[in-house]
Amino acid sequence: MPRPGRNTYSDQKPPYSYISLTAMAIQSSPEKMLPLSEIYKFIMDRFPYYRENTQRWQNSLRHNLSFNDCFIKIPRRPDQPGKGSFWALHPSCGDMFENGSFLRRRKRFKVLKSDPLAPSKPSEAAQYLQQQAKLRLSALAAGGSHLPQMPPYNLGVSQPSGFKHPFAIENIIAREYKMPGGLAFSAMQPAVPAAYPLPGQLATVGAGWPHVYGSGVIDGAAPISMAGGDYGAAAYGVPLKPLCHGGGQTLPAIPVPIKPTPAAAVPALPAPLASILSNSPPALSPTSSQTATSQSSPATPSETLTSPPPAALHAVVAVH
DNA sequence: CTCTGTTTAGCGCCTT
DNA sequence: AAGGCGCTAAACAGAG
Repeated sequence: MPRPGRNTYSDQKPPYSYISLTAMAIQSSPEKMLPLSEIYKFIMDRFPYYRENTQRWQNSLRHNLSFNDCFIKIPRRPDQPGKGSFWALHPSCGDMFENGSFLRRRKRFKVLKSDPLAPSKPSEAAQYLQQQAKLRLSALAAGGSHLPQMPPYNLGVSQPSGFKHPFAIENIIAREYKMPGGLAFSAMQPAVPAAYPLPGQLATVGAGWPHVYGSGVIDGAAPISMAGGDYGAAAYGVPLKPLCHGGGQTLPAIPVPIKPTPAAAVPALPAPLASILSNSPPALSPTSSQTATSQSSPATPSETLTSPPPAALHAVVAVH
């Protein structure tokens, strides 16, 4: 039984791989791209475990960014001073975790470089992403409260307006509870069997995930409200589809209803989630403020690059 | 110098 | 058993 304070399950390793964590961070940003320092910050703000041994896991994380094709490096523009590039998710990375475990992928992402229809050049993807980021920011500035649910990438498949990337944090989190028989934890995280609440336990645990510092826990201004139920969609009895594709190989996920939202999917994001997705500046909590390495950098890619979406970004295959 | 990014290597675990 | 994936460590180079 963990003692309060240090070494409670808040400090235990979350059941996510670095890829998942990174994807979460990226997806949580309005522009769907983040500089490395912001990815660090996101993770540390929400997962106390990662406030220690930063050198270790940050090295691993950088390794993952470089090594995995599912992450795309987007160069800064001259008017975006700062260190490092922005990182975004590859269009088709959403179905990597089709087996339901965010600890281990079943497939690794590989870009088919030989496919003539699939330029998939990082530069092209980067241009497109920058453009999308610009559009998002514009919409954000104009519209105010909510983001247009612009899919980061259109793979030729029209997507419902409520599309949420599989790596959107609410999707990732929500899905955990839908694991049949609670496999997600009991089977996938033997190292911390009891520390993480099984889906069935969640309701009684009440506080949601102990190891996640969602804003509801510490970020008072931008609560994730895991305890409230947004987090645990299962509590609502909402059928959660598997994250992605019903068999389509690399198509992005079908929107996953994570809570019984009204018809208008787009603006109906629960405030807590909306705040996350809109990347509201983390209201620094007592526990998070001083720990972030605060290598702040302007995470505001802007300006338009007028290039059409890479025609064949979908020519990416998850190889086994 | 620090941070960022790339690459290589080894190990453990899991799936097939 | 083999192969794949995730994690960690480390070396190295380049940019700010």
